Amino acid sequence: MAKLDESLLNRLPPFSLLDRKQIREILDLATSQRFAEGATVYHEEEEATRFYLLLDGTVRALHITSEGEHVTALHVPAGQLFGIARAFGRSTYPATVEAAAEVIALWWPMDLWPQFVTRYEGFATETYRTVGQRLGEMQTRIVELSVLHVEQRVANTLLRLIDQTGRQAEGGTVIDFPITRQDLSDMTGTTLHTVSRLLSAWERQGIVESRRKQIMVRQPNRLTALSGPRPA
Amino acid sequence: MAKLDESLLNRLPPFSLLDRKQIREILDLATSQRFAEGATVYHEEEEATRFYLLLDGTVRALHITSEGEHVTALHVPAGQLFGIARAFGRSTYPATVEAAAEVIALWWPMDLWPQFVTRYEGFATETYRTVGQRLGEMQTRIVELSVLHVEQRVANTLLRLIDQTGRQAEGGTVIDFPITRQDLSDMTGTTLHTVSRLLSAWERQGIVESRRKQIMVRQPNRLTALSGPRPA
DNA sequence: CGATAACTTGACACAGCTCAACCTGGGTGG
DNA sequence: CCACCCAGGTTGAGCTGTGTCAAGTTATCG
Repeated sequence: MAKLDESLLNRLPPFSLLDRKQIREILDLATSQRFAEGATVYHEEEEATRFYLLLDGTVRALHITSEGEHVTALHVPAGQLFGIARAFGRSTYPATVEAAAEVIALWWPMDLWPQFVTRYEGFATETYRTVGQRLGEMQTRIVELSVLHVEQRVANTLLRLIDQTGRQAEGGTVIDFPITRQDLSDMTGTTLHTVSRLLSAWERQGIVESRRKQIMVRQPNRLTALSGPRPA
Repeated sequence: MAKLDESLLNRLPPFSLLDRKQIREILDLATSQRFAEGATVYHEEEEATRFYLLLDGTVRALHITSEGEHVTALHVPAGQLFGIARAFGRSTYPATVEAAAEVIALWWPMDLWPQFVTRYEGFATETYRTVGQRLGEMQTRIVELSVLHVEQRVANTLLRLIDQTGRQAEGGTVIDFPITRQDLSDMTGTTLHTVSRLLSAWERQGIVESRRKQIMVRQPNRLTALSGPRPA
């Protein structure tokens, strides 16, 4: 395998306080791996044997019910750690993770976790901050699911997606990984039919523009207007 | 203030590895405080200046929307830490916490957090485990809100409440803090009317028995039957 | 013994689900 | 390279679970 370049890590929060030698050390312990769109990185409840750093692409954490329904918990953008079960005292992964688009990730054996936490300054702090962020996102999901209507939830979700992973394009902002109506409905607790109807209606009004597996938001402010009461 | 007894702490997971002297040390730094039913311990977004240990009673973490709607995130049973914003890198509390019933808690200034984590063996590990548990509960909430019907969510919630804080009583298990229809609806993302109708129907069938602010489950197995598909 | 918070129940409306039938673009294999 | 296949998408029709509105009853507390 080609030697990994140090510039991959030194800008990322969990490693930003480290010197070249330490970064080198960490990279030499890492394995890099590519995942195709839709590929599963690991399954919920599986023994957590590795922790990952997402170098490129977007990854999706989801739960699959006994009925086979998919519930998407959150999306992880490039640059963040995931699969960090140890950070909250679990020995198994709390969710299934799959690649939303083609993905490049680094991973380390989980046995190294304790030494990363103790040896590398700032690593622990940053990972706990990440945990805090995810917790916050989940709380937002719960509140939204509890009090908002489907239309408002889908509007909010689209706004969040273009905010987190939006790419500027002619005429608007595009979600920069392939996303189906089904995916959106898994994120909002509704059906692909309802999402399809909403997107059709919004397209007629010029708010969004969508092709197969792609959504562009043209008028984010009008989505905001549909997204319901401002969060507290 | 009366000196606190060491037996308060030495059975609780975050402190179970400590010796008498350390426990004494910790207790001498603590302040004990009583909260009446319904009293607010702290508010969401408030500067996190203290962390708490719940000695007796049950506490509820909730979010209040701009519309004034209450969404209950989780219940914390006696013996657990709460308000541990620092454990996930936040400087403000992530939710509002109020006493579900009369509550006794200890608290410490948040400035002591770093020294608790470094100085006391097992404390860090246990708090991260707590964070992991809460994360798990929140995931369950999200999945339930996404795929289950109201009746199933209420059934699941009741089962969870009697499991976590149930007290055995003649003829069934009672939720051992005062709980209104409104409270239950805040936990399940529905209205007090629907909860009332469900409880009435269940009472007619002999599954539950409820007075004002009190619910007893007589036939948990029948609730389980109503609670929808088994979690994955 | 009011007053008020908690609870109940009916009537009705409608958001969003289900069922069904049908398009369509793009990838692939012959 | 083109025809076919099918995942992904659309749209209609109808139904129903739950919310909303409304009106009332019953515990509990000061």
